[in-house]
Amino acid sequence: MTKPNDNFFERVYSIVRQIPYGKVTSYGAIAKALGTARSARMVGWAMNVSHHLEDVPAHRVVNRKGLLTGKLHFDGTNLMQQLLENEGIQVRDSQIIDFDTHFWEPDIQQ
DNA sequence: AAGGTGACCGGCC
DNA sequence: TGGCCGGCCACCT
Repeated sequence: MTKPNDNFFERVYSIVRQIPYGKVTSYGAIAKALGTARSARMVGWAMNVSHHLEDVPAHRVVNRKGLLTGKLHFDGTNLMQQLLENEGIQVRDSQIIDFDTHFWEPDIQQ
């Protein structure tokens, strides 16, 4: 039932839940915090599975360019952007302005 | 069991 | 960060 790899998903959720309000991070940063920087793609996959979880603010997770690559996976086309703007993050054309300013580095202690 | 896929990243021009 | 290519790793059929 519980396979070792299943923990991987929970690890991702745990990190994403730690993202403060009004802050964003990248898939690679989360993957690095997990110790698997090369599995950044898996982080995105985990997000897709955790999409049904309310505790996981997937809208605060973008790629390293600050581009809302996963906005297409949300209910609305611009829902992800709306959520970010609601937190005080300026977004233009699916792109976060001052990405480095709002960037938050995950706590590498899991 | 093998192949394909993906909400990525890093390097190079 | 503008664009393209290769690599990487877990999940799915």
